[in-house]
Order: sequence, then C-alpha cells, then structure tokens
Amino acid sequence: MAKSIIKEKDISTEEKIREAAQKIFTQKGFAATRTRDIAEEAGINLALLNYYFRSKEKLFEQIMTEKVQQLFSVLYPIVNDTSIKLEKKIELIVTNYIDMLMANPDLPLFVLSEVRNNPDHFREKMGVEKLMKNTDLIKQLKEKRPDIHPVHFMISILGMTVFTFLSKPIFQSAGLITEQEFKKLAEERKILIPKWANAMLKTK
Amino acid sequence: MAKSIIKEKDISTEEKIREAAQKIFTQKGFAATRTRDIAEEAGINLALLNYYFRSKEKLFEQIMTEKVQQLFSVLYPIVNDTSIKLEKKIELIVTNYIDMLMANPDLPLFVLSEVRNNPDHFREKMGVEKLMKNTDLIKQLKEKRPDIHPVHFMISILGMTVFTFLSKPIFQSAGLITEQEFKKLAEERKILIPKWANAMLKTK
DNA sequence: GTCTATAACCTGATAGAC
DNA sequence: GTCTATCAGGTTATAGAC
Repeated sequence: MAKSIIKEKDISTEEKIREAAQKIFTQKGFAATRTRDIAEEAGINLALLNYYFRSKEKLFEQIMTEKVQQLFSVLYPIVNDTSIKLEKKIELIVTNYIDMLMANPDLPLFVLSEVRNNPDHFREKMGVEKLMKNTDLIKQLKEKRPDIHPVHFMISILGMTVFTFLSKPIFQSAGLITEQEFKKLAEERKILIPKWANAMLKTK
Repeated sequence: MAKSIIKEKDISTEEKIREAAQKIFTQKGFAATRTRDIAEEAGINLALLNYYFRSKEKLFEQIMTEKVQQLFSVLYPIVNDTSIKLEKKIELIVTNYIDMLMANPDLPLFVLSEVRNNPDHFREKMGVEKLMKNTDLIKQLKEKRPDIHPVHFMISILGMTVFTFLSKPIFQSAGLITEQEFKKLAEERKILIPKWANAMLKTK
C-alpha cells in the first residue's frame, strides 16, 4: 500500500535522462550529440548520466534499440494477420505508419543514418526478416503478382509513405510548405497511397 | 606547349583532399568525420588540409554545395523542357536519377541529414523552387490531375526512386539482398516506377 | 542519489623547420 | 608546399564531498 503513495508525475531520474536522450539523439544523431546537452535537457547533472548509464555509447544503444523497435513494430501485427485481405493490409500499413510518423517525424532519418554508420551492429535488432520473409503479406503479394518481386511493392509503398517525412525539411526550408499544409498533405496521403498501391498491383 | 607536359594523373594536392573529403563526409556526415580521417584518406598531412581550406567547416561547405547541386541538377534540364510530354518526363527523371544514385548511393542520406541539421543554411543553395514552382512538369501534372496537388506526385515518384537507395543498408544488413541482386532490382525499377506513375495519374 | 571539480582524452588548428 | 610537433579548446568519464 505504501508504494501507491508515490505520485505518477514523479518520473525517475533515470527516465528523465532516457527521455532527454531520445529527443536529442533522434534530432542530431550520435556523433553530433553531447552528453552535456542531454543532461541539460533532462534538468540534471552530467555526472548522473554516467551514474545511470555508464557511458554515452551504452545510453545510445538503449535508445537506438528502442527506436528501431518503434519503427518496425507498427508493421508486425499487420503483415501476418491472415484474416486481412491484401488491399486492407496496405491501407492499414500506410495509415498506421503516417500516424506514427506524425508523432515521430525524426525517426526514419535517425534510424537510416545510424544503421548506415554501423550496419552489422543492428543486424539482429531490426528484424526486417520478420517483415519480409514468409509473412502473409508477402504471400499475398506473390499470389497477386507472381511476375514482380514483392520487395518492389514494399519499397514503393514504404517509400511513398516515409519519403513524405524525409523530404519535409527540404520543402519546408524552401518555403514551399507550412506546418499546417504539411499536416493536410499527410492526411491526404493516407487515402492516396493505398489507392495508388492498388493501381500498381493491377498494372500490366 | 610546356604546360601539356604535365601528366593527367598528377592531380593536385588540393584535389586529392577535396576527393577524400567528399568520400568521408558523404559516408559519415559532418559531425562524425574527423579531419584526420580526411587527411589519411587523401594520403597527406593534417596541416595541409588547413593550409588549403582554412577549416573543417569551410571544406565541408564546398563539398556540401557541390553535392546538393549534384542531387538536384539531374532534374533541372528535364522539368522545364516543354518538348517532352509528361509520361516521357517521368521516365527520364526516374532513369536518370537511378543511374546517378547507382554511382552515388550515399548522396540522399547525406544531403537529407545535413539539411535537417542546418535547414536555413542551405535554403538558397538547393533551389527546390526551381524544381517545383512554375515548371513545365508541374504545369503538366496540374493539367492532367487538377484534383490532386502536384507535390503528391513528386513525393511519390521521388520517394519510390530514392527510398530504393535509402533502404538498401537495411535490406543488406538483414541479409535479404546481395549487391548483385540490388543492381538488378534497381534496373527493374527504371521500368516499373514510370509504369506505376502512369497508373497513378489515371486512378479515379 | 546528486552535486562540484577535475582528470584523461580527443580533435581542430597553428607554429615553425625544411 | 609539406612536414612534425604542439597548443588550445572542448568532451567524456570519474573521484570524492555531501
């Protein structure tokens, strides 16, 4: 009973550091991040970071593993659900992914960059195989279009979805789009991309 | 006449440094790159780098400007050629872009990362407006599909094209694709993406 | 657990000899 | 122009007081 007295808003120091690290690491990447920035963002002292996580590398590893999971876990429940037909699967993937990326716009660039800098290190952690090898989605794609390698559809659907967020800074810094307009654009793409994907599946 | 005696292979020290810098910067980004790495790659001494370029920042700026140009200049001649009809324009954009990215696979991630880290700094240098504002391509897209904002098509076509190379390290590190298979895949996409883009233009 | 002070190290840049 | 040696500044990590 005594334990329940602890207020919910009292997040532990460890958690404060973790959240600050998430923010800074995903924004600037490993190399450009200074542990001082994380400490300041967390509102604690630099020494505490090493007290809880031992090193910048160790802290980064935790965050990175978490973020990689976040990037892929949206897809796991969908790609293997045999009760959902192909068209609906694509729609779910796109809408769920756009929602997730609206909340975490820095995620793709962060993961792509850090994986590129250290490819073998994240081999097991990503579990792309669980997305691409023998899933129900892949089976459905092969059945519908035996003439085209399913990876082509995956790259195209995810490309149309993710590149929306990757190219955002380019369009924004060129003054071609406001934050408001981007939101509208992203919402529109929830409808457009599945429609287009279906058209792609039918092209002769 | 005397000048022609100089052998072609005698590239200047300045050029050696520039080429080494290109390689390392595009591979690792500004923050993760050490001037010592560049010097070593160029086969010269660290001091020479500062002798020729004054600072890491100045050297980076030169490379970055060059690389941004490289990334966009493929598109300029195509998007404004009024003698090429829409379908052919799309085909040219995709094939030229894939060829350029085959030779420079690190380019997109490098530019996207550095632009994000320093958005306002590259505003003028990129000239995305020259690609998106009042070009013949945009005009043709608007004419064909007045109901859909042309930026939707641009993001989708470039997304399908560029994401092929952005996701390459992911698929590779997962052991899902070899270098050989990737080459074949990229070649196939030169045909597939324009075909799909045309299908997208026709979807009701 | 949390802080201040500092050690140990790394990196960009320069001085000065050749 | 090119090198070696070194400085100056910044960053991670730790020691030690509270």
